[in-house]
Amino acid sequence: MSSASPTPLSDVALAQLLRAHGLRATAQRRAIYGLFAGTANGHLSAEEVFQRARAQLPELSRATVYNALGELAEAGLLGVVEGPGPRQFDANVSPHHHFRCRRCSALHDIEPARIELRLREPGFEVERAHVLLEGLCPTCAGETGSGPPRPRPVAS
Amino acid sequence: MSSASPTPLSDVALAQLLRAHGLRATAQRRAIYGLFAGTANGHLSAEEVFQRARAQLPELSRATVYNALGELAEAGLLGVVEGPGPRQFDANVSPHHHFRCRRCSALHDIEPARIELRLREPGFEVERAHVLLEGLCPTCAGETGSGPPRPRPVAS
DNA sequence: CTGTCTGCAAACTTTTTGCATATAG
DNA sequence: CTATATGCAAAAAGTTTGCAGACAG
Repeated sequence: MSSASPTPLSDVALAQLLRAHGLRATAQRRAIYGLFAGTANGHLSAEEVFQRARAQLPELSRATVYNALGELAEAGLLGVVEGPGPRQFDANVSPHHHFRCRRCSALHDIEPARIELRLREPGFEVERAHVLLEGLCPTCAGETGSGPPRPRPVAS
Repeated sequence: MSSASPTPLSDVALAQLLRAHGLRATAQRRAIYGLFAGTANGHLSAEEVFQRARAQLPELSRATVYNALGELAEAGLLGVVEGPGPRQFDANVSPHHHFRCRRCSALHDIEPARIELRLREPGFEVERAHVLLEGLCPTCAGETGSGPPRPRPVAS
């Protein structure tokens, strides 16, 4: 739901952000990180990034995409979501959780404030937690369920 | 903690289990599933399974391991844990959570009863939840932390 | 200018697939 | 006996690496 405006950053702003995080502001990195800044709460795989960024930089190579994504993630500008398929990179850096709908396969961000979580296991010092919920999203839960299983959208 | 005795099943028992789940009880599948029945709460990658099972069945091929693991997982005899590295297969089929120690990299099972979890997000119908916790396990939390960062054990 | 980044291509890791043969039931 | 499973080898998918040349700062 929440509109989450795409917040398309200017090239200058992108460059500043990159430098502020110790990375040189190359055209490739600006294009790549720009994809995420322009994506609401998008989760993109390296391949998707490659395809989209190549539209602006036809010379772009996969190696550079992988390098850049790794550096952006290490710099804290992108989050990484490991899953069944290829690694997903996430514009949303602040810690949060995910909900995957078993009907439409969509991946929803869940804000930490929405989840109450406590570990009753003494000795373990929890520093971070990631919750993956599965079930029916509001849209799919609303439908009667009688409809066809709805072929999953190609892009996971 | 909890010793969790290896519970080494006999070949006959393994065969019955496999058939009960609609799978032919071949030597390969018995050996492969036997590895898990003999592992306390072990998480094994396909490669680890291949290496260990080949000790008993030198002819065993990787393709068979992948096939068998996929079938066992689909039959509900094994759980699958997706993560940074290769896919991990889990003898513990009942839903549970995981704790990964950032110091020794060990992956601990956390029983659902140990975690209190509630989603305050109306509209979403939660059917399953998997929590991945990160931090320090009791052993590593106990140490002063002054010691060297301890080179991660080869097997993740 | 200088050190970092890019592109290319090749290697590597993990997983899947096609097909002839072997085996469980 | 017949459908299913195996082994082999090759390929697909995802990711990493080495190195010469390009470019940011």
